[in-house]
This record gives sequence, structure tokens and C-alpha cells, in this order.
Amino acid sequence: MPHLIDDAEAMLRERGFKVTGQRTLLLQVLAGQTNYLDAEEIHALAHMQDASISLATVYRTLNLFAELGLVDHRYVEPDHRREVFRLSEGPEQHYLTCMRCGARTLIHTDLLNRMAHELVRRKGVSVVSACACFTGYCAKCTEELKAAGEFTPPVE
Amino acid sequence: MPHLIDDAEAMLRERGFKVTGQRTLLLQVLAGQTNYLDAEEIHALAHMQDASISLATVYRTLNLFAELGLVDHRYVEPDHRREVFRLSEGPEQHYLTCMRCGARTLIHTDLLNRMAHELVRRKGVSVVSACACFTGYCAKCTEELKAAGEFTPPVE
DNA sequence: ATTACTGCAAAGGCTTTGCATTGTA
DNA sequence: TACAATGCAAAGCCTTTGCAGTAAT
Repeated sequence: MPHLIDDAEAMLRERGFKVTGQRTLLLQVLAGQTNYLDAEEIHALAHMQDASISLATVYRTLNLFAELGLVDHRYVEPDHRREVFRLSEGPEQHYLTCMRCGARTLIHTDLLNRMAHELVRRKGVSVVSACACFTGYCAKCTEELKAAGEFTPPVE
Repeated sequence: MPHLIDDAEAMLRERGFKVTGQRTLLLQVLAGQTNYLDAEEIHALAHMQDASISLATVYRTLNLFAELGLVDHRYVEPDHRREVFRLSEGPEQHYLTCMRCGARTLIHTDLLNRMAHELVRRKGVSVVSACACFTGYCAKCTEELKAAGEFTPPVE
């Protein structure tokens, strides 16, 4: 875990960026999370360690990290309103977001990767990032809605 | 094609909504397009027929149509900034959007549908909509970048 | 005659940006 | 000492909303 942060800082220096307290702090915050968080959530966590860090810096830093490939950034909520971020180590994660309770159900992405590969092979394009957003109801809400007879059968 | 509009208008009436000139016009505009368009593009097209139609009405109408299932609405651009709309007849379409020239490459969605079905089967969830956004370079730009030696091999 | 719908302009929510200041190298 | 990075506040961008007026049933 500290490894990751050291590597990231080395990368920053290598590319001529400065290693500031804010950048180190944000790396620590991100390293402590496995889920995707939005900028405000990340800011709130960072703020506990350094009350002076600004939201603007959080945005600027996350965007820099994304450009450097240090973080994944995606839209996960059904409304695609806010972007979410996560350190980019580890496997890609995709979710189904529940329209009723907001719960996220993790999705295996082997099929998504297959789609990307097929695209490359068949169309000659290059895929830089793939994002899948599923919207619907989580298992619990699906049950409850069925039990209540309020269930309009969805697309599938 | 007029069929489609008549059906939509019948549906509006059935559900207690009024069939206004603006709604009919927007149905016509949408019926004349196969691609996804954003609200401003749709407004521009409608504006040519009725200079008094407002962007607010376009948004309200598109959202109503989406709730009624008359239009698909999704985020297609890499930045996910603006939502795009299309009449929901016809098969789902997904794209890879080129980061260099903006071109959209159509993607077959059988694998995406398989993903959705697997999700339902394995996790007990219900899938209402699935959205896949691929970002990268189109075939032409991939070629050109390779030729220019400017190509950093992407994720795939 | 109702009551939904529209246009306008203002507000909302998330993100970016200009500028003076601070801090890294 | 240079110059990138920061904080603050303002602006940007897309979308929604309140309200008074208009139009569909």
C-alpha cells in the first residue's frame, strides 16, 4: 500500500509534476478505499486530515491522476450526473445500480472485456476505456416488488 | 413512419397527456433521425419548423417521452456531459466514440445483452436498461496514429 | 371551463477556471 | 529564484423549475 503511493509520487516527479502535500494526501485517501467515490466524498475524507484542502484542488488532482492513469474515473449512477474515481490498480468494476434503494451490485466484466476485444479485432479500432452502466433493481428490491405485486416486468 | 407518430399520440391521450403542437413536432423531428441527438440539436431541428419552441419544452418533452418508453436516452460522448435521445423503435445501439475525431463506430450488442441476461440469472436482479460506452480511437484514426508513430498502445 | 402545457428567465448541481498567493524544486 | 500548485470565488455547462400566460380537451 505505501508502495503504491511511492510509485505514484515517483511518477509525478518523473513527469515534472510537483509532489505536494495535497497530492500525497489524496493518494492516501484513495489507497484506503476500494469503491468508487465522487469528488465530494473524496474531498470530505481528505478534509479530515487537512481542513484547508479545497474542492477545486481535489478536482484538479483527480483529473491529473486520471490522465496519468493512476485513477479510473467513470460514471456509475443511473443519472450519470457525478463522476466517480478510484485508484486504478485492481480489476475493473462495473455495477448495476438499483433504482429503488441505490444499492450497487457488482458485475463480472469478462463479457465486457470480450466485447472490447471483439471490437478491436473486427473493426480495427482501439479501445481506451469501456464503461457499462446497468440500471434496474437489486435482488432484494426485485423480491420485494414481486411480493408486493408491484412489479412491471422489465426489459429482460 | 406516420404510424409511429399516430401511435405515440394515441398513447399520450390514453394516459391523460395532451397532444400539443410541440409534442407532435418533436415526434416528427425524432422520426426523421436514426442517430442519437442531444437536446440542443433536437431543439435546433424543431426550431426550423416552429421558431417559438423553447429548449425547456424540448427537455420536458424528451423526458416525458423517455418515461413513456417512446425514446431511448443515453450518454454516448466520452465525457458523458450531455444526454442524447432517439426514438426507441429499432434495436439498441451502442458506440465507440473516437477521442480524436469524434466519429462513432457502431457496436453489436449481443454480448451486452448476454451480460444482462447473465446478471439476471446469477444475481436475481432486474435489468431495466444497459448502457455501454466505449472510448478510444476509430479505425481511421488508429491507422493514422500508427503511421505517425504517435500511438501509445491502449488498454486492449 | 378546466387543467395541462408552454415560454421565459432564474436557479440547480457538478465541474472548471482566473487570479493572486503559497510552496516545491 | 523560478514556476507549478493551491484556495477562493466566479463562471460554465447542461438541465430543471417557478410562474404567469396559453392552449388542448
